[in-house]
Amino acid sequence: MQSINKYYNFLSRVSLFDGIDDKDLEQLFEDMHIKQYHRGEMVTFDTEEHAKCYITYEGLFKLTRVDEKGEEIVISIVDKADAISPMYFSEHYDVCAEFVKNTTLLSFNKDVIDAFASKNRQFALNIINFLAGNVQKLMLSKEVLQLKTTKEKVGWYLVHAKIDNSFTLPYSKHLIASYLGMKPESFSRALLNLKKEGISLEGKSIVLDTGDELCKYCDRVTGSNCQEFLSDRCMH
Amino acid sequence: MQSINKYYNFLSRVSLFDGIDDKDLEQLFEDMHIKQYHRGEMVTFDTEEHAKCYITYEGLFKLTRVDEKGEEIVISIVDKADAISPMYFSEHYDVCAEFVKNTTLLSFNKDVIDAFASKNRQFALNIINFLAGNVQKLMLSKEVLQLKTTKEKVGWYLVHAKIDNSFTLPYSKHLIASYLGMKPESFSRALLNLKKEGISLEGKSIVLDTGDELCKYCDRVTGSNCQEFLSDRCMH
DNA sequence: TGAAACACTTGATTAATATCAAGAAGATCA
DNA sequence: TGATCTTCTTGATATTAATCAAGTGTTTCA
Repeated sequence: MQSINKYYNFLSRVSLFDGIDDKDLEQLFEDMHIKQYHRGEMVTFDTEEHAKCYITYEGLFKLTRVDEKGEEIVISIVDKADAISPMYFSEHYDVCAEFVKNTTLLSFNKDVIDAFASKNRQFALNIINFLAGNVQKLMLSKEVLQLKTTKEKVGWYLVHAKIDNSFTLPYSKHLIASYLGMKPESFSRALLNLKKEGISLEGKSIVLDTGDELCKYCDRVTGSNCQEFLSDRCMH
Repeated sequence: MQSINKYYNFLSRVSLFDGIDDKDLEQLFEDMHIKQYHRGEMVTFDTEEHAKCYITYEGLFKLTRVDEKGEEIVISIVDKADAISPMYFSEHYDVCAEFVKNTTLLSFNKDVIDAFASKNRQFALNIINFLAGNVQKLMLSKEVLQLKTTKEKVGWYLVHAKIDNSFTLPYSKHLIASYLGMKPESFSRALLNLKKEGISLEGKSIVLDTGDELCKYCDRVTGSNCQEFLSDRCMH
């Protein structure tokens, strides 16, 4: 009971369930599934696993696609409290989850989500917002992939850590490099170039000479979450 | 009256309005706006224009993002009967529509869409499906951008024209090249390489030596719309 | 503790695409 | 029909990132 409650408390703070009555949520949460995955494990979301929505309670994994040659590309990085919804992907889209850390996923089946969405307006609205957020994020990353040199890609990635005030590389360089569509060697060399501009790494910490060096790599959507957005220190 | 009716008839066949009562639709359509755009025209979807949903009645345009250096990347190509919904983008995402042909757009304001979605379950569901389709399409194009050489990108693009049985390049080479994140010269040279594999262009027509040459560039999601999907001629 | 695995860096080289430049082919229109 | 504009192609070159290879540093775990 106690242990189930911790999941309920966690879920009720996830944005997908914002603004929904506790009573309704409790009923929904009864259909929740819990599953543990181990670091290094790979799970293909084949048809059977597709029709679900997952929320990461603890851990980290990447959503990847692997081609015939074994080349892997990272579609997205899914962190604690992030949600992914293969139930909204094409059933022929064989996407794969690769667990970077030991991970606990909470999940709901498509029929449960669909039923809840059709009787609860706020939840349907939350799903719309969730998907709209996915669209926005993917458009940005399509843009970053096409427009930028390796240095600009890495700069763009680092600026997020300035804006959320962590000033920390959240994941391994290898993982970030894959997400940005480049090789670890190129990532490493890009950091070398950024150092000339006053942007350096000490371990996982991002150190800036004056503090504004990353602003030139910021886009407006990302920047809108910055404390200094539209101030005179802001480029936008 | 007659002329307004043609728009209503058109809209009622758009998938966003699938399965909705004609009476409800007629009411919604009263809030429709119509606007004409000229070939070559560029419109920035700034905050004012953001809070809308557009459906292309006639014409063609591209959704682009332009950076400081004037480099332009194509986020998506919007054709007849396609819909785009800047109302679901971040208000800070300054995206731009560049009209490739003279175009007639039908639009609804965000408040109208939101109101209709909250009183009509089917419409909310259609929006969810629409956004899910956007997510799927963007994931595929992120993959294509990262994984493929220029030849593979072009092959992937051409396979769509095989599957929809048009066997025709739908847009100018320049436009398709931008969508695929490459330069027109590279597109041209990629076609030269594909010719060696029995894939050639005569004007806008795609000509295949035996008919199966494009299959190796097909992905399962795209392929699921093929007449021969999962048959013994199919690679999947 | 130490061996093994993994993550990261650096250098040399290769391969791919972008760029620059010029010309050919095709469309548009008076 | 011919002039002009636009799109597309082709060649030469430059630039960038990938690849290959070797080495260092860091975790992990028996």
